[in-house]
Amino acid sequence: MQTPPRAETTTPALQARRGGRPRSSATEAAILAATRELLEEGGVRRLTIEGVAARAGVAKTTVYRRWRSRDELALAVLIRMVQDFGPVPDLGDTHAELVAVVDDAVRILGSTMMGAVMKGLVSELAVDPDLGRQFQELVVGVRQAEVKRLVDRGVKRGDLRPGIHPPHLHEMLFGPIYYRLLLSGKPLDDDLAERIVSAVLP
Amino acid sequence: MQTPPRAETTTPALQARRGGRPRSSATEAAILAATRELLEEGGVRRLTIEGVAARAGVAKTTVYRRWRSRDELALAVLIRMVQDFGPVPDLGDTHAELVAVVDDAVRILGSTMMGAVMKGLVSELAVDPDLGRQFQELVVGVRQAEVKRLVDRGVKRGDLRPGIHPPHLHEMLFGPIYYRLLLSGKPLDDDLAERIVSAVLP
DNA sequence: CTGTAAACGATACGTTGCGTTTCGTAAGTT
DNA sequence: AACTTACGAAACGCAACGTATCGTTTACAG
Repeated sequence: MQTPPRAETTTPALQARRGGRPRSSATEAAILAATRELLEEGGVRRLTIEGVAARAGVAKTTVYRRWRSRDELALAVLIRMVQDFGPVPDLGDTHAELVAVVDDAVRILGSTMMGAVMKGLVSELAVDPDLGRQFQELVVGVRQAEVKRLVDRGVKRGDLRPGIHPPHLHEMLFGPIYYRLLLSGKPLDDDLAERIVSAVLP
Repeated sequence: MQTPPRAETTTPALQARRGGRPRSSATEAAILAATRELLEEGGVRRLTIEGVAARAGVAKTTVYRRWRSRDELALAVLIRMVQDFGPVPDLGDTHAELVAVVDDAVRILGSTMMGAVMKGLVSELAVDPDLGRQFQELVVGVRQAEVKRLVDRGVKRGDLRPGIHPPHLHEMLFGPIYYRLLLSGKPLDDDLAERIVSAVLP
């Protein structure tokens, strides 16, 4: 029962390479693609390792060799999708910059698939300490840091008074988005980001 | 395969009573109690119908006669726990009244078990339209109505300017709580409610 | 008091997906 | 060429699912 090289969720191909047949990156791509497709079709609820393996044309063991569970696999897909948003450029106006950051999240989560993946995965993130930590580091932390960067810039610029606490502002900005997506059931409107920022920056 | 009288999640005992042995309310209480215990012990993740039946000293079929799935059963328990908070009395100060409402939610979700149940159930609420609708009607809707009541009172009193949109305020107030609980992983501090209200009511 | 309809417990059933193990083959590295 | 690992295929035992059957129990109706 020795654990294989230990699959990192985001980079499963990392292995102690000292000879032998290397893992196929094509196989890995096929698994991720199949996972994405199945997530779109039925959410995490109906995502099974066996289904992924079948769709990818791959043996079950090949999936397990890279990810330890269905949730790690789903999280890998989710993180890859969330990660492609860069820092907000200097727009000369802190209000507009914050709207840009919040709107990034609104648009990503508003896209059908990402919203569906997030919905299906949130319980696992909340319950499993390991998955939660990964999400916090790679998503929550990044966004919080970006808010802090914009706040600092805004204070220096004179847009904001210095008393603002970036972590608090961060959760005031992003909380309502997830509340809508997950609990209230209302759609993520185009003007949601603007409304949220206006509510906390009078 | 005829469906029996159709179990309403919150009031499973409601049935077309036209003769026959009535459902035992003691049995129902035992099932709910067992569910609550198992939820405390292992979360929704490890909640199984078979486990509930065994703990309650009841046949599996007796559980299925009232709730159609593990998630409906868990939701019934969750809703019963959330529902025991009444309207906020007139405190003469809208800020304080809103803090009271928000703090109710913070304290309920902050209690170990309710937080755990919510964490485990949120994906089902988000994904399953039927469960989501129930939660929205019985929890989200009630809180939103309470916020509206307080806003109206505050406007009449002169605490608030009339422009405020209660549904928007409602999601600004409750969103950050769930964001903490579910995603950011930070604890629900005692002063969280006060901080949230202060952030949106300058 | 008696008949009846439904609840109930017990039990068995087939199904699905889990995660693991084994084995023979393929594909790279040294 | 020797070695090491990936890979596919198949089978395994396990847990829980949701359903069905059957005999028993219990309240209500006449």
